[in-house]
Amino acid sequence: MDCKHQPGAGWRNGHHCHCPGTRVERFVQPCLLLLLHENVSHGYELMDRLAEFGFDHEPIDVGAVYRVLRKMEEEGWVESSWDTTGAGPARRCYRLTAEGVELLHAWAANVEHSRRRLEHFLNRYRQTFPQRTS
Amino acid sequence: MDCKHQPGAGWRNGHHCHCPGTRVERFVQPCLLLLLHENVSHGYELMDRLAEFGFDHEPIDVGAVYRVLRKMEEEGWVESSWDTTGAGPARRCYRLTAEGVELLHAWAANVEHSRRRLEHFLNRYRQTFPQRTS
DNA sequence: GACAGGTATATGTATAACACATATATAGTA
DNA sequence: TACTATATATGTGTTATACATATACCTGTC
Repeated sequence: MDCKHQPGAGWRNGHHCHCPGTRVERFVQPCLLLLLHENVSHGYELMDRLAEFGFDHEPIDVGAVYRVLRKMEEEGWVESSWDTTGAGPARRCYRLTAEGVELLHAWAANVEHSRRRLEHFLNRYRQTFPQRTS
Repeated sequence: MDCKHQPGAGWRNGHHCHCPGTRVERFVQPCLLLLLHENVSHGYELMDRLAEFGFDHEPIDVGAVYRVLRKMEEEGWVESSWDTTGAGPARRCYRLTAEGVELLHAWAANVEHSRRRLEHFLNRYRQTFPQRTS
């Protein structure tokens, strides 16, 4: 690898960097659902809180977060209202719906399945390359 | 959830099913790299072997496997040659290059990172919903 | 009062990944 | 002959992603 990019850097956009992406794609969605279950919140704040889920070393796509939130509202998984209290621009505050909670549970089962799959890969990889086991 | 689909079933194609997909997208690529490190093989056989990585319950996209293999050859991570021995149609046999092995190592680090992220999500989810912990 | 910087939401766009369908060919077997 | 398994490949519409840009509000400061 002749590339010092953080994993996930834009290798698909003609940068000729072939580092594999780190994204468990659409993983931002279950994270948002879980965060919103914990607290009513708005996009800008959620972006900070997403860092706790391991999005800290790859810069978050701001646009994606807002789009995912709007999409989830379209689907009825969250609801929003404007919060004009406090300083600064108005915040679109999201809260989870009952359907959103159901989706969160479905996601959890799903993430568990994915986790097992990654673990299987890693076990097999380490068996093949024991010297690389950290 | 009013949907009995296996996770990963085509919810994006107008089926109006909102089950989250299971795909750790592009995960098929590191699996192919690892499989090819273990054995020289061809697409049709690799599809069977992918089942060992947890692609068994979601039907594999045949086209995707062949396309990923060709793409990887373009990039120089694998090389192929026709195998006309044995019965049946000719098989395009792939083997890993040195660069492919390097990519595999990069992927492994990456998958480990993803696994940690999923684990963090699950820990946090289980903390919130202890009664759902299996 | 102008202006910089932090907060906050939103859209534009090109490319890549994806799901699903379809096409083609070889060879064994019922 | 028809059917099935093996094997590779392409077509196509939709979604996801990365990165850029636009807009607006508010506070502090020069």
